[in-house]
Amino acid sequence: MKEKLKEHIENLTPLTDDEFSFVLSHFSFEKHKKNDFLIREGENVKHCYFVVSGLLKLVYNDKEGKQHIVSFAMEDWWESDFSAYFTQTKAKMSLQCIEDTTAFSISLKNYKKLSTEFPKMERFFLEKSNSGHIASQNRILSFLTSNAKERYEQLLKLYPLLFQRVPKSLLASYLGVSRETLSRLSS
Amino acid sequence: MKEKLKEHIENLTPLTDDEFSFVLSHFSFEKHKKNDFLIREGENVKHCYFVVSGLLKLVYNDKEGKQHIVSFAMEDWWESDFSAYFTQTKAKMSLQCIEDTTAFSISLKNYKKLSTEFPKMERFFLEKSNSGHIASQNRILSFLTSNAKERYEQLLKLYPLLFQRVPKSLLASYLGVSRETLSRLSS
DNA sequence: TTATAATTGTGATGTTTGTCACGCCCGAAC
DNA sequence: GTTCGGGCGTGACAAACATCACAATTATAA
Repeated sequence: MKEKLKEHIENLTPLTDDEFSFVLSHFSFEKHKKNDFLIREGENVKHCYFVVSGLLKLVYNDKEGKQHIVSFAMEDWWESDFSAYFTQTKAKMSLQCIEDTTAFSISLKNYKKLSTEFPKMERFFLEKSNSGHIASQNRILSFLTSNAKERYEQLLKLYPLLFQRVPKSLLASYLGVSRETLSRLSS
Repeated sequence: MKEKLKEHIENLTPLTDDEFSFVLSHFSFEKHKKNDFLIREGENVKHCYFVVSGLLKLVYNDKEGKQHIVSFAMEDWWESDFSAYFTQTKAKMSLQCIEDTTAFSISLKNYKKLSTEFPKMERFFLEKSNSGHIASQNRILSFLTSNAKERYEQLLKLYPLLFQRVPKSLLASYLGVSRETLSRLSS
């Protein structure tokens, strides 16, 4: 558990054991079952999560009741409804377990405290945020330049492991196509 | 010029005059004409830009020669090919002036130096990066949940000023539809 | 095991959007 | 002024994709 988080941070910046203890004291460790909600649409977003094991989906539900997957969160990923988290407003999206999941959570208060008191972590969060931004831009680019089949192949290439772990209807919902269309693309 | 940047930073964090002078010393001021390139695809990305006046487009050109607009950058916006900038690789996108443009530029070296030496600015960059990430996610959500007409209306609502400043073919390229389709939507 | 629900494939059909073609308007350059 | 090219609208047709319906298969739970 702890080791996962420590290793993850140390990919960007080394930490002494004391430093890591200080960092860790700002987090809680949580276990959740499949289908549990970490964030519910309409509620306050108290935490940002670092996924240790398992798999989450960040979902937006439209008026017609269709679900749209904004993001999957796998091991080593940081996820939240960032908009609601940072501005302390109600969640527009839900964060739900696709599998049993363990994660570290951090409140916004602790996120800010940690950033302020420990420059290494502010740098760390900055780098994470930048890579999140870049990843999102790549996804936008994928929508702009590619049709359903190409987007499917890009996803296959980027996250091959995902295909054994989630039903294809969820992949379709991530790609922005109907499950029927996705089914026909595979064949 | 300077005042614009100072005000912009002070929206998030107050600065003394000395502090701002220090910050400013990390930037260069640049003037560019319409159609000039700030970043060319295939070249190294030396700078990240803060737009003081004018308008830029961040463009990806696909193999068939079609241009796809990843982002418009207006007054008070930060823009670059962030992926290439942060990893110091060749640009996959171009950043080009739609109008005559003035901007402050900062090298990655100075970005890091400023972040490290001046915590206020690291916090500032973190907040900017977070909002960029959130904006990108909203754009993804728009692709997932909305058809061309709805995306058009969302854009109209979000950036009404844009419509008097850029040809509709560019808006189409931003929305991910052909200019003909966009034309038919407006009527 | 058995019952029940979830997942997937596939045909038929309609809608949305892209592509190609053409003409008009208007502003910039000469 | 005249010429030229960019911007814009629009018709005709083709391609991509959604939706509805149904069946078959696979997981899940009782």
